[in-house]
Amino acid sequence: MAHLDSLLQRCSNLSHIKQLHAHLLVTGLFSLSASLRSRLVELCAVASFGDLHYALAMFRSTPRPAATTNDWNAAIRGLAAGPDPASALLLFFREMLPLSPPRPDALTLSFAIRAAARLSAIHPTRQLHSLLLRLGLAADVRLATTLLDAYAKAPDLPSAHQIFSEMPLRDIATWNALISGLALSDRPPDALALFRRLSSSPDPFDPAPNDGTIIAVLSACAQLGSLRDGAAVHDYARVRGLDADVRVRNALVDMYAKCGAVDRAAAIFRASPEKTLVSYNAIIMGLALHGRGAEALHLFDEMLRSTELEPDAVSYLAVLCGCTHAGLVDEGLRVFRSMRIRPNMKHYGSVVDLLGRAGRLTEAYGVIESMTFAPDMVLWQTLLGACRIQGDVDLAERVSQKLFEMGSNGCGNYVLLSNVYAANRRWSDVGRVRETMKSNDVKKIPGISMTEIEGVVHTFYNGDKEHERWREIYRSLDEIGARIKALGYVPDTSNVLHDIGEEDKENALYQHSEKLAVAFGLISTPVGTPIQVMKNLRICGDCHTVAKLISRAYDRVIVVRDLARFHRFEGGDCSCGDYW
DNA sequence: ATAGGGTTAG
Repeated sequence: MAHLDSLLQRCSNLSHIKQLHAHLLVTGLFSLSASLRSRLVELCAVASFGDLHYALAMFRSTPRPAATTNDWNAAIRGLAAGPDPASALLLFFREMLPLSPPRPDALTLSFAIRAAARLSAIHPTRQLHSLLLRLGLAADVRLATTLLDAYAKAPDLPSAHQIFSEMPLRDIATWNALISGLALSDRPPDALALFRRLSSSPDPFDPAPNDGTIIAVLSACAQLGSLRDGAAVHDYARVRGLDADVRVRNALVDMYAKCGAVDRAAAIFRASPEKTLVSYNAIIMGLALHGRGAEALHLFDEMLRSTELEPDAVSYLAVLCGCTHAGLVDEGLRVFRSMRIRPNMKHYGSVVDLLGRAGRLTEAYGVIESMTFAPDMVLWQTLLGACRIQGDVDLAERVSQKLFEMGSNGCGNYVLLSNVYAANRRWSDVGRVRETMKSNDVKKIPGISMTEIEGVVHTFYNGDKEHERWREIYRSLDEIGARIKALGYVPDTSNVLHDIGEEDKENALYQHSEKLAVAFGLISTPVGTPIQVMKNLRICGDCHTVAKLISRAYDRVIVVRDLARFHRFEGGDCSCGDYW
């Protein structure tokens, strides 16, 4: 049977698989050779040229008592990696587990746990965990790592941590699973701390970081927006030759762009000898975040013209986002209409934003109506945001109605609607919205800004006096106020929602977290140093104006990364060209 | 009866 073995290994398309299947059926080997059968099913289930349905049909045609653990493993592996991982769990729990034999082995559990991880499903993860213990597989490092990953993705980080600390042996994949789990669960400082612990460990039994480690920790740095940490990881990787991998370079491009150093990102992209789809997507998205839409479009065209790469959903999103942030409306529409794949919710969101910001609200509404699936709340919120910019009360009321019917009770909708009324000087409607907010107990997301000075992150809330130097900060704000008023600054209080007098409104604005962060940056860094601030919400109109004036009055570059993009203030102007 | 499983960028 050696010849069949080698035939199996040389299958390179579905027709080969079918011919071999036919041969096994005709010769009776399909039931006689369990090994050939299960390997054929597995190949068909997981190979890129395979066909999951065909593989499952082969599996189902195997008589139940004859099916070995390997047959089950092949089917569960294919389902776990496919579009519907839940079916892998159904097959395992409902069909395989009640039988015995065959008994599940480490491989069976590995594939089932992967399915649970892909589903972020905590309940099956726990069940599989206890089964793993009962089957005596606790000492299997790879299985424990798979389980740790499933807990981290569930997410149940305490359990992930517990597995990590109870493992007698951990290899590098184990560390990487926890580092990336922390980064993905919104705990990038912990991810970074774990990386530091590993990279400076004196324990000779601890593994050396590899390219996977670098990729995971760079994603944490990107989330943190910490150029200092990101660049330190880059140095670490370069010294050890870990930056040779294209995936590491892609992660570097992403990290530098998200830490404000988009030119360094572009330099790494250009210097990279190998460029994958992800490389292009990373740099196009990076340029988009910085409002450099023309360059984003240029690279997108280059990708289409001079590579074999086919743009995917992320590529289109990145280039549309670039057009939106740069006000390139017609170019963005052209990209949208030329899409070779079905647009998803985010693509629609980007186009609605693109049209809405440009004042083309009717067309934006038309795009939503043309969708073949139901728009979600975020999409309606995007349109509501456009109504605020354009001051369109009619549409804003209709959209808000839709949002409330959909059960949305976030503060964003109320604030946007109220802003539309305020822009039209309809103060009684503003008051009515405010009353509704009170009676519905709407929770506001507090604005938080952060700035890093000499490796220490300082966090500010609106109006907060927690910082040890708060007196100096507020004194600095007073001085800033005086200097920029001399340049013609008039506070824009139209978006302040509180039921307070004009002077108090000015004070509320004046204490926005991003202003506190910038003021602290001014007093704690030498003249000429750029000030970097990160905000958890979008920057407000008044803070935007103030930042522009500070950049002129104090001759400082101020870079603000908000929820959606970067603003770079210099000499009284912003890189967004006030289009945002 | 052979082997096969884990982490990792946009």
